[in-house]
Amino acid sequence: MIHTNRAILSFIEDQLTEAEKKDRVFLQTWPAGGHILRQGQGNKYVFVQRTGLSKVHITEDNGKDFIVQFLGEGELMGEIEVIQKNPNLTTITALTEVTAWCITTDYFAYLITHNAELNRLLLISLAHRLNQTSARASYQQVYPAEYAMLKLLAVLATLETPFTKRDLADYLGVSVRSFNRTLKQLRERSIVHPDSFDLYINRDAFERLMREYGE
Amino acid sequence: MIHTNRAILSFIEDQLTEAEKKDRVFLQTWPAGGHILRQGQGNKYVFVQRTGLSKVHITEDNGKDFIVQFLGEGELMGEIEVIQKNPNLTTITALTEVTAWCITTDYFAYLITHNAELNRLLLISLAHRLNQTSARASYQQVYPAEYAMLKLLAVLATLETPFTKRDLADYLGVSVRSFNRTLKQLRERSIVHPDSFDLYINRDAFERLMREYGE
DNA sequence: GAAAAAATGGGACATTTGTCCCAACCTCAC
DNA sequence: GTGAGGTTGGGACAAATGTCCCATTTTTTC
Repeated sequence: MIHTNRAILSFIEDQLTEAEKKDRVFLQTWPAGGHILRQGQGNKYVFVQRTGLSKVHITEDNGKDFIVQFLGEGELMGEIEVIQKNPNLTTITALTEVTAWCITTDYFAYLITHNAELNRLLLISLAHRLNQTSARASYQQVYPAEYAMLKLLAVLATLETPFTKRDLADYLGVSVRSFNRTLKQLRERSIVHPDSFDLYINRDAFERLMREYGE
Repeated sequence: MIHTNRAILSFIEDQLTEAEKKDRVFLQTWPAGGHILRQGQGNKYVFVQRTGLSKVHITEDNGKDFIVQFLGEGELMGEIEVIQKNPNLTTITALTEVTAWCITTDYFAYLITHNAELNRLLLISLAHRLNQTSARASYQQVYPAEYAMLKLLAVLATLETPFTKRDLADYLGVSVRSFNRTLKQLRERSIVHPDSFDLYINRDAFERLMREYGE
């Protein structure tokens, strides 16, 4: 649910010499709520997130947001646009303070054509995200929201990252009202621990329910 | 809505010599309904569709299908799995008779690391599909089915390709019943021409309606 | 060309989800 | 501290969508 890519981060931090970085690769910090990338604009840099949590989202004309994914340590941002030479399809917003490496688009374009290792890492990252995106689009369309929500809660239960319900609902593509309603029903069926926002899951009941969807 | 990639097809057909192709690149044909790739299995070849129409779909545990995309001339199939070294996430089924180039996975892996042109075409294709997939997931979640359906009908109206309603509904992630119901309402509002399955669109009414969604 | 299988069209009803609304908390800036 | 704005929780109702079903029509198969 939160995409990370330790290999790419490590490439930037360990494989590039100071001379190579010069003024083409540098660190920048955004406060929570800051925009790293804006939908519709072109950008001068490709980013590799070093610390913090951000969201990749699309704001539709009717004002509603869809969250494509959450990004953690190491994930690339803005590389699609460089490859396609298109303006950004998405906005990336910092949810906590975010620190990221900024790589000028020119240098990034140079690197992916001249450095086999980064080229390989990029292909793997794109393939992985394409799979994730397709798989998620599929089950969010095919199953009721409850199912997607359970999958999400199962992941959240292992994290302490504080997401707002607004963001979780946007990720699932449902309204906050629906999110709350489903959560309430899961509490009443003792699948989620009743303590308000602590999303502890009753593993047995959870497994049973997930099996129900698969037949 | 139907992905094509003339550049990749042209690369395979024009850039590779007969000596290079040998027994590593050859043509194969599937009848309508045949499976080019099966979800969960590994595959020995990467395919480049030459003629015909196919669908990339995911069958969920509950038996429902979600169509990730339709493929036309030139699009790559099975390359994600080679890059990721994973079994197929999707099934690819021929909708009409399909002819495709088959490239052994070993040779394909060799090509993308040793041929800069194919590597570039692959990056562009992946980036493009990632954008398409994200954009579609977004508006299918954020807008009512009617909106996605209108976008789809607008494309269909320019084609003569005969899709079944089952496939169109699977693509939109709704039941056939819902698809029919929405279609009926659009007919009643004179946005779609009343003649049954001929999806002629009243362009003026269509544009007006699409604008309504954007505010 | 007849039988079987698949696709179409839609009624009736149940379920899911959204919209609108209000109330109770937080929290952050001044 | 206090007031504005955001977050949470949920009631009431409307709208969208799914399920089940049956009657036709079309396509496929032998």
